[in-house]
Amino acid sequence: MTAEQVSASEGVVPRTFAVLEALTRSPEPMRLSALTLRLGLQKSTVHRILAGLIGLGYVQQTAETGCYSATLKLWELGANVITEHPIKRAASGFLQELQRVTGETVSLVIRAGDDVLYLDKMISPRPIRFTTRIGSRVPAPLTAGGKAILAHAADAQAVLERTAAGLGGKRRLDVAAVTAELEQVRERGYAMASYQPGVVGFAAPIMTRGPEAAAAISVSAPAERVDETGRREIIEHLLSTCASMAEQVGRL
Amino acid sequence: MTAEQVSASEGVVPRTFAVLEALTRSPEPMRLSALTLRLGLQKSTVHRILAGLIGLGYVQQTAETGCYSATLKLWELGANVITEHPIKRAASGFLQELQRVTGETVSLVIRAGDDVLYLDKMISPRPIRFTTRIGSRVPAPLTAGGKAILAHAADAQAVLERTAAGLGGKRRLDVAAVTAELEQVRERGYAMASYQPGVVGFAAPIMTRGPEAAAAISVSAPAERVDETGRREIIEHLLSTCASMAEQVGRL
DNA sequence: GACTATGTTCCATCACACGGAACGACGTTC
DNA sequence: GAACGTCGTTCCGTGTGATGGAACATAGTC
Repeated sequence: MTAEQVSASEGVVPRTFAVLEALTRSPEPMRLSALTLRLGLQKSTVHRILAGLIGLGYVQQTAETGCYSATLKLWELGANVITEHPIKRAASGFLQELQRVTGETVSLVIRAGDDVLYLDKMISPRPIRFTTRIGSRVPAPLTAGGKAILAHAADAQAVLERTAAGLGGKRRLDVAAVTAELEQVRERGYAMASYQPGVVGFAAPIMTRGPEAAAAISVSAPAERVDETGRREIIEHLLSTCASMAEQVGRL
Repeated sequence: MTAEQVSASEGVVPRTFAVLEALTRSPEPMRLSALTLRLGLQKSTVHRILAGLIGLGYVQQTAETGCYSATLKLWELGANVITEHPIKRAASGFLQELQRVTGETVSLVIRAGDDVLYLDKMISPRPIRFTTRIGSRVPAPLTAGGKAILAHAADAQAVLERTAAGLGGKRRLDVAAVTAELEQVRERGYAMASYQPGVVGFAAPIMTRGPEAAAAISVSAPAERVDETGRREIIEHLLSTCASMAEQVGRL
């Protein structure tokens, strides 16, 4: 869908990463022709780039079909980045504990431009179909975690407007309504959303020194599993977890 | 230490990845001169490559020090690879449950050449200092998980010999002793090791169809926390977990 | 057999990557 | 304060290697 076209005459390196991005975005291995189409490049160019990546061990070609896919070596490269990430490191224990006491799926998100980025997630033992994955992005105003962060962001208004303008498909964003909601989030200390149908999310920001939120922790559960008392319990656990974590992070 | 030198006149792409690998391997941001030294390249070359990577968003430069580091965008790239990984997906629930019942740190490893690669890990709420991280590699014969996998590998002997030859420093590997140990692992169904001082590890292979092990699950705990009955309990939980998982994976 | 869609190889042209050198900005040492 | 060393950045002439078109190869379809 989204044409990830690489503009003409851009050099090998940008094209190489465009290939990798296309490969990793696709759930299943891709054929050469699909890649050339997607990237708007010559067959021979893509083929040469892929050969280079195979030589480096970042891409593999399945024997029968000839399809290309990224290897775990690419994952290894990125894995070191996240293990060094201070927020992710600090959050790990808190997420685990929050997952345990609520029994629901908990996530850690940070802001990345106008999106939230899922840094970590501990899934509920009671399975739900969740489409959001670690490492994926979602427009911030659509999720509870995003609202929790935006409620304390100076440029929240601009984010809402850009997001509203950029949303395709059936999703819409009522800027005025969300603006009012952010005010509530600041008062109550937590945000709510239902980004995925049938799933409710609650989130609270990690407030360290400074007015901005460093991250947010969210708890997601199937709507039918959360009654009024359950909701109250989740929020209580969520808020105390975020408070403790903020305290610990602040001390670093 | 290990000179990761890129051989002369290799082209931009290999060098670009060499830069990224160097950056991600280093725990803290690197200076330009450190990179040039490490890679054996010209200052101007490394600088140009870094500028390109910054333009693509995969590298950032800290304002004050001028040091370079990889960004989360690189992590995003790799994250999609692992979420699609069938073994990692299948294991998640089992790891979580095993972590819960044992209370210790559990890991999922697969074989990668002569190493094991840590795919996932759920840490004990009771903290230990662990140096192995998700995405890192360790020579297979040194770890419990590695032995569990090698016990069912056709080329185990060759791996042991290569590893013994390659080990620098104070570590040694007694090939004959480990060979005998692998025989025991096949009989008992689990492996033991103490890769890190003061930490004992137990591991069992995930046996799917075919004679090879697809992966291994390991439980690690401080030696002083594991008495005879604790050991027995851990192994019991471990074996039943691996059996259930193998059954589920086999069904796919 | 003719046809299309696909992956791979080849090659002449020229853009762009290369590395040496020069420049600028600090910090250190007498 | 001058002379030095270290580091990051910019510049530029040279030549290597990336480029994309075309030709070749291989399969599947009617």
